[in-house]
Amino acid sequence: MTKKQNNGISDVSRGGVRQGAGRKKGSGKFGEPTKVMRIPQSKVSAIQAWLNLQNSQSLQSAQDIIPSNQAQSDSPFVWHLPPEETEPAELPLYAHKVVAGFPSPAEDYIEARLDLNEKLIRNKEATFLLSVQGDSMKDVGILDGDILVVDRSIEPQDGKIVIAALDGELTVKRLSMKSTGTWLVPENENYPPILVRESSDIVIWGVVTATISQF
Amino acid sequence: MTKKQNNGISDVSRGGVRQGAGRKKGSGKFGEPTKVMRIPQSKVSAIQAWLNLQNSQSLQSAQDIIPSNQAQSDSPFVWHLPPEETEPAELPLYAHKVVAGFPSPAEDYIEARLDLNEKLIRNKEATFLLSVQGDSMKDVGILDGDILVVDRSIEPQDGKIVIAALDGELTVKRLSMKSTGTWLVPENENYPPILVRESSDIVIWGVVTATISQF
DNA sequence: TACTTTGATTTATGTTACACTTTTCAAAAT
DNA sequence: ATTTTGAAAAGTGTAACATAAATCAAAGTA
Repeated sequence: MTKKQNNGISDVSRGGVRQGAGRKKGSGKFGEPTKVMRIPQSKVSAIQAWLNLQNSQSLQSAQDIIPSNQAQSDSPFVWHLPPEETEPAELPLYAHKVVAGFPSPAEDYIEARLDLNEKLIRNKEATFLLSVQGDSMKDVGILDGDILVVDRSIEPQDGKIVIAALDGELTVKRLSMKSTGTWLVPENENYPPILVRESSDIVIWGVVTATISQF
Repeated sequence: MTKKQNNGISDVSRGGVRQGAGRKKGSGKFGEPTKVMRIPQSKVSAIQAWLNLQNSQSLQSAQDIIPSNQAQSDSPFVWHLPPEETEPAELPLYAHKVVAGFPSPAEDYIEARLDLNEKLIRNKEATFLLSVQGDSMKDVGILDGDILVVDRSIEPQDGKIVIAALDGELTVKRLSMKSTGTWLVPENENYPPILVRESSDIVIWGVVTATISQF
C-alpha cells in the first residue's frame, strides 16, 4: 500500500523535523482540546446535535449564516440573535379581506397594530430561533433558509411540529404519536416518515410555533 | 495484603460462576449502557451538569445534587441551572422515549432580546402587515393565514413579490416585467399568470419582504 | 521563476483496552 | 437465623491506539 520502501538508503528528502511542521493546534472541528467522557446511550445524539450546533454557531460569526459543509440533511441551525434592545415597533395590520379602493394604505384600513415580538413569542425565556436547511417540511411552508421560532416550554404532543435530535442531528418534523408508535413525519411527499423505535435515541428540543421566510 | 493464598488446594468455595451472580445490569448511575465520546474541553462541565440534572430528575433526588467526585474543578462553574421547563410534573413522555429539556443551544442568547422587529423590518415607517387568504403563492411558502411583511419603500422590480391592487382586488403575486409585458405570476401551478394590460387598473402597494406562518 | 506535487510531521478524533470500582448473591462462618 | 466473605458481573474513568486530516518545505515540473 505504502510506497515507502526504506531499504537501506531511502529517498527521504522531503518533510522532516522542523519548526512549524505539522497540523496546527486548534485546527480540529472543535477548535480546542478535547476530553473523553462516558455518556449514557440515550443522550448521545442529543449531545452530538448540540455540539454540531455550537460548532456551526461559532462558524457563523466568521462565515455566512448557514454552514454549507454539512448540507446533507434538513438540520436547522441556530440563528444569530440581535443583541440589543430596541423599542417595540408596532406595525399596522390590515384586515385580511382588504377590499380594493385606495391604493395607499391609510389609517382607515388599519385593523390593529401589532408588535411582531409580542405576536410570535409567548414565552421569551424558553424561545429561541433556528434557521432551516432542507425542504422536508415544505408543505407547511417551512422552506430552506427560513427562521423557525421554537418554544421549549410547550409540551411536544401528537401533531405538533417539533425540533428533534435524532442520531446526532437536529431535524424539524411533525410529531405523530399513534398506536403504531411514535413517528417523525415530514411534510413533503418525497420524504418518508421516520419510525422512532424503542431503541432510538431521540430528544425533543422544542415545539415550532412559527416560521419566517424572508425574500 | 490479600489473604488469598492459593497454594495448591485453595479455600475457594464461595462465589463462583452461577446464575444471577454479579452486579445487575442498569445498576449504574445512568441506569443504561454508556458510550465514550470526545467532548471539547469548554463544554465538559456543561454536559456534566446536564447529565447530573437529568439523573437527579429521573431518579430519586435522594442523593445530593452536586457530585463530589469532581470537586477539583478549577473553573468556577455556577450551578445556577435554569428552572426551565420543569413545570409541575406531567411529562410522562419517557414512555415514548421522547424527552424534552436539553439545554437550549441558544441559551446564552436567550438573555438577549429576540428582536424580530429589527430582523424583519428595515423601514418602519413604510412597513405594514397583511394577512393572506388563498394559496396562490404556496410554492414560496406563503400560505393561507400567513402574515406578510410589506415594505412600501422598496421599488417593485422584476422578480419581487408584491402586493398589487388589480381591478379593485388586493393580491400577492410575483411581479414579472418581460418583453412580453408585465405579469403577475402566482407560485402555484394551479393558477395562471395574469397579464397586466395597459388598460388594467393596477397599483402596487408594496414589496413583500417576509411571510410568517404560525402553527 | 512560479506553480504543483510529495511525504514526513503534527494534531485531531473515534474507538478499544484496561485498570479499578461497585454491586450482587450464595456459600461459609458465626 | 444472621453476618461475613469473595468471586463474578457490570460500571466508570482514562490511557492507548489506529487512523484521519492538516501543514509546510523540499523536490519536481513547466
